[in-house]
Amino acid sequence: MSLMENTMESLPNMRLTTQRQIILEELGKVTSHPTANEVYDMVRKRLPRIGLGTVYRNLELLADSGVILKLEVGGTQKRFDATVHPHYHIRCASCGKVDDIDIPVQEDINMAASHASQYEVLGHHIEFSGICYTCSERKPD
Amino acid sequence: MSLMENTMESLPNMRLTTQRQIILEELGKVTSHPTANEVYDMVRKRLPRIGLGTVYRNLELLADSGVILKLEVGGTQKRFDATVHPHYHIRCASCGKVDDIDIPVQEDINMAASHASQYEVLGHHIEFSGICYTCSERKPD
DNA sequence: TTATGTGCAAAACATTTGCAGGAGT
DNA sequence: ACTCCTGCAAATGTTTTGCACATAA
Repeated sequence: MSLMENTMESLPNMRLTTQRQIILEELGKVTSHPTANEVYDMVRKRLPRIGLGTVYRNLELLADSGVILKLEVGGTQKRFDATVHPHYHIRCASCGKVDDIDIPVQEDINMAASHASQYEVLGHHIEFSGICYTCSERKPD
Repeated sequence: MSLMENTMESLPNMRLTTQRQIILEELGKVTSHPTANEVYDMVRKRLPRIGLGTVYRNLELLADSGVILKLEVGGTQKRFDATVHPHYHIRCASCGKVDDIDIPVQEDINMAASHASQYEVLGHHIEFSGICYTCSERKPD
């Protein structure tokens, strides 16, 4: 399947540039949740002259259009995810790695939050924290 | 009740400096979830010569000791909270304001996450997103 | 052809850190 | 006294932006 064709052709006012396509392709290849800089490194192997600004601009644009997901999880950098269907994440407290957590989405809590606040609730995200397998191997209890 | 006495006296290797006390006092006064810079502004009214670095250092230290909470929510800045008991937050997608959401803590999902991953799960945080009352007044649908 | 996108470099933020002097215990 | 802490300023790390040129539609 082609991520680009599925997603970008349905976006009328976004041009299909080489940079855009390759950023999307590379992000689609990994199951990690790379930072902008990591995407930059991945893309640079195929497009050595791409600018970091272009990567930031495109990740932002693609996230705004809903083609990719921008994760505002803990840590200092934003992370990006080619998987857009609702799901949760876990972050390793030791190494900072972020993985998906496949548990059912808690549909009901949005309404609870709505009743408990004066906000028009749009959605929620759950971020678990834990110690990943690699880190617990390296440094046992 | 005095936040300082309750909390800081139980921390053997942390000195009771004026800066530390006032940062803690000012944070305890507000129910918002100020950024480091907002805390700096609050504290500076009482201690005009305090440095921003000192504010960062102390917020970090107090968070590490569990006296306050460091919120790694969406947006570009970290936020701080004098309320340490487990609770969730909602962030206004329009103005960025962060409020508490008082719904029951979902105790069970940690175990679900544990089964769904190879992590040793330590905890979780839920961040709702929505539009606050002020923003929906200002700019109705 | 023309609006949008790009590379590059500088700017803008948020946060951290080195250091010499100051203050808590 | 002896650490730990502070103010200051410089450094670091991340993200954004201005601009002249390039390119998709």
